[in-house]
Amino acid sequence: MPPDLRLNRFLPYRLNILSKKVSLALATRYQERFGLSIPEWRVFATLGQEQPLSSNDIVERTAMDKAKVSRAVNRLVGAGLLDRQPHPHDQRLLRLSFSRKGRELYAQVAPEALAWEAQLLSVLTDAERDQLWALMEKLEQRVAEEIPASTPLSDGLD
Amino acid sequence: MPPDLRLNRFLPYRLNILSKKVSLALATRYQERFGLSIPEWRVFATLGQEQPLSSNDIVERTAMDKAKVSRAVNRLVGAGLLDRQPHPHDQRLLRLSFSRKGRELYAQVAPEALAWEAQLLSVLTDAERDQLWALMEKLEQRVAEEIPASTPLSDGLD
DNA sequence: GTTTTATCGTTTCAAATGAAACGTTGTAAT
DNA sequence: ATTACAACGTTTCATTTGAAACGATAAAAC
Repeated sequence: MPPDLRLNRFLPYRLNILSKKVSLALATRYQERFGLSIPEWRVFATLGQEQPLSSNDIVERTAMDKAKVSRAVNRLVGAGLLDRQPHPHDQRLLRLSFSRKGRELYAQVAPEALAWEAQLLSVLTDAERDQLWALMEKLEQRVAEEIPASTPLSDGLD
Repeated sequence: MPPDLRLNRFLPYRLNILSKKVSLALATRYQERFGLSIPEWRVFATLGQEQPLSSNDIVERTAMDKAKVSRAVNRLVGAGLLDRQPHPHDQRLLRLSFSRKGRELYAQVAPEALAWEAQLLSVLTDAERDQLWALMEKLEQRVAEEIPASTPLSDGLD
């Protein structure tokens, strides 16, 4: 009597595949066009939301581990896209922000990312989009209860 | 004029985080309780669906690359959970199937995985679950159009 | 004020990853 | 038949990974 575990109706499995496909499709874009790796893009996009941010702020917002953030930040600084300054009141913290060049790149990248997403979401009606957000919200909240807070989430493509 | 890219309403980003959380929560379970790594679990669960399967069948069904499948299969065979036999008509193919021990483990693991999923999905009504599947289906189909078929999808937790 | 204790970011190092090369076997072309 | 070509699974190797150790700074305890 085989237990009825059908993988293509098993949420973790399907969610993983969908997430990977979406990530890969998008990543291909900004890798080829802007030379940004996945971790770099994530750090970059996060800074697009709010500035300045410390490395640790980015760790919290992106669910990446701090070693990865550190490396991505270094590459971005090296590429002249970010400014890294010491925090005035706490020498342990970094104040990360876009450089002029970074700001310019962001102005290019962000609209493209949005356009790409819009294209993807175009298969859904407005109502369906709202549903999707609501459903994901519920699931995320539920699953968060099982994870000891502040567990670093390992990688995957984005 | 900053482009309006809000990360927490950006589908690739949220999908990735949700997927990682779900994967991590589940992975923690079967790692601790059954000693299965993520790739191992995936191969194992895939064989739970259908047997026998070649390594390549598993590659197709799981979207893992073949090196990873090869390694996971080796560990599972080494652990005595799988039988690996040469295909009678095509010496290139492997016929992978559960060993007695593997079958017994599966009988333990599968119900737990299902129970865990049920617990996760308990925050949704039946109607919402149907919606979720439908929405994911649409998105996956849409995004698949952008990916050159047979591109191997990189990893993430499951 | 001195001594823990905690936090931030980097670095180290062993393990995992995946693209490409490989050996082997099967298939198609001639 | 022989020769090209393709498919399967393993192995190699350079890169990426993340857990843990680390140095430096700040906060808390005493």
